[in-house]
Amino acid sequence: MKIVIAEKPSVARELAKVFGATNKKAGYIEGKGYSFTWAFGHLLQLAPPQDYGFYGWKQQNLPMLPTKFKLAVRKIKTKDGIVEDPAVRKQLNVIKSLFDECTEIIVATDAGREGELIFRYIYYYLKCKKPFRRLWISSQTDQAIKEGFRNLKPGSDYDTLFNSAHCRSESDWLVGMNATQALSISAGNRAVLSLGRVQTPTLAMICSRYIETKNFVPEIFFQVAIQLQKEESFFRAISAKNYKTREEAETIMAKVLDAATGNEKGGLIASVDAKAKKEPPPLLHDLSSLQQEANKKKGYTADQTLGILQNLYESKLVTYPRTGSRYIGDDVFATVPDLISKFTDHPLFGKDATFLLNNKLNKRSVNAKKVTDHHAVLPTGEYAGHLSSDRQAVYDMVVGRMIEAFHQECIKETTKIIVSSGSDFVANGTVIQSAGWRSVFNDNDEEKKDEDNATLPKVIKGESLAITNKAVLEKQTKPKPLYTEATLLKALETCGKDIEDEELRYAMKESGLGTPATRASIIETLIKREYIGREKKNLVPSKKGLAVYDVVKNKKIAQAELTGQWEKRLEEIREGASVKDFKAEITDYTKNITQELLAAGTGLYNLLKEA
DNA sequence: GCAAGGTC
Repeated sequence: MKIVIAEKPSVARELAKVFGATNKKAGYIEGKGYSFTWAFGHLLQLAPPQDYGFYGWKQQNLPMLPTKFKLAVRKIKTKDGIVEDPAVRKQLNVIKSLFDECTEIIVATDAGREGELIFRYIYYYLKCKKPFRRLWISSQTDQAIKEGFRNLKPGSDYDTLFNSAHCRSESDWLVGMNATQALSISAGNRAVLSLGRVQTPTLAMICSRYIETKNFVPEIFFQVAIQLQKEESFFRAISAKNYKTREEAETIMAKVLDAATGNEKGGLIASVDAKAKKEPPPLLHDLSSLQQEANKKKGYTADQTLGILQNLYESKLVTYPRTGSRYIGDDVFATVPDLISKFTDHPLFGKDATFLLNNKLNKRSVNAKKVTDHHAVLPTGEYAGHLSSDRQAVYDMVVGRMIEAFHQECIKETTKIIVSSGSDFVANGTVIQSAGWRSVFNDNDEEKKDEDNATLPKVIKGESLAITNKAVLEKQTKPKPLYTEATLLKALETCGKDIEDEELRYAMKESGLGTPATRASIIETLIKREYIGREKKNLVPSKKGLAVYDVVKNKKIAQAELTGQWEKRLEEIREGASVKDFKAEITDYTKNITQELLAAGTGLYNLLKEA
């Protein structure tokens, strides 16, 4: 008998289905000479400090550097404190007895670093010695699964991948546990002041933006606006320059040739520049883009959206939610027309779904190379029935985005008119000529509305128009807005782009800070620690958060670059580089940061005492 | 009491 172990039940079920295994047992499915079982993500975690004899939070324990890390069954919080998760223990027992019976293990955890770690931690914890081979697929279509099983890889091919995953895991423990205790102890052990490779740079981003915004001194500037008339329609043009003083602007306004100055038609059209602009449809959603949209449109937190989406996934209405890819492969694309056909009667999207069935689908979101562990979020096409309003809203975002993504380009005409009347004035206009994908939700770019005349009348270069009104506008420069969950998620994904070193930027390009599965919980952690709070949609640091930021802001642990450096080294390890060197560096760094923080928390001591 | 990672 062979055992196939997947990362989660849904994948094990899919694999069993393809094999025709149907005998459902407790914790696995049996049939055709195979048993298909599963984990629930990480079943095992690195044991906490007390398991190595580091009791209490004491300076003399620091730095805590276990010579050999231990694994412990995942814990949950109950009213009786933190206990082993009984469901996890039960599943481990199932896996153990299957491992004992089998002749071979087929590893079908997700095709990535953490998937490898999930399996290896189980394998080593159970002290299993059975041979294993690796299934490496990135979509769960029948075709991909069959192909994957024909091409099982030797388990040892992924030893270096495990090494890199193992280093990631232990390094996060070493830096996080030690830094957290060091800062908490030096601040008087009054509260948990957690620090970590991901949460601390995230806190730093929120704090530095907050401080920047608070210290922002707006600059006042002036513009001159004129209103022009072309036959029955009016439009507005704004001075091409901004002016520092009202006097300057008034001087410019005085030169405008309007009716009051005796000019019937004093606005000369100096140029008309019309361009067709093609806007491709947006990509399909990954978790992060969906969380951003749900935060913008409905005000849901990242955590709420993840919960709702998980719920839809468990109801088999959407595909796997914790994906970081916005693409699908050709195998999934082949199922899209059928999927779209399920929505031709949909009250919101039916018209566009029907349109798509009769037209060539846009393939912008189809790229097998950009599908990583999972593909983009799609509806499954199962009948949805009645959903609660929040589930309906998120489901509609998934369905609507699918319709958009395969739709045609939106074609706009943008027009820039320069009017000369004493000085130069500019009018911008945008007209949608063919809505394409924009017909799905029918909402337009929010950003530009302010400055743009939606439509401009047809004018020709050289003609003169009457100026019917003029005014000086007082404006001020605005600070960057505080982070909302939507903009923070975006920043976590792309913080690599702010990094100057090219190699580090490359190392972070694929990952950013945190992962799709963890970003919501990072925000929740910062809130739980009372480092930040929510004010309307904004994320605002507390006094405590700002004080912690002040202590760590110039240290490596507060920089996103730290993740970039690690990712670069972890990738080298995956390619075969020494694990020992990296571990030595991490140990050194742990010692340094621990010493620094033990000496740094005195200011925090007073702040926490007051509170 | 603590990290970051995965998932119900």
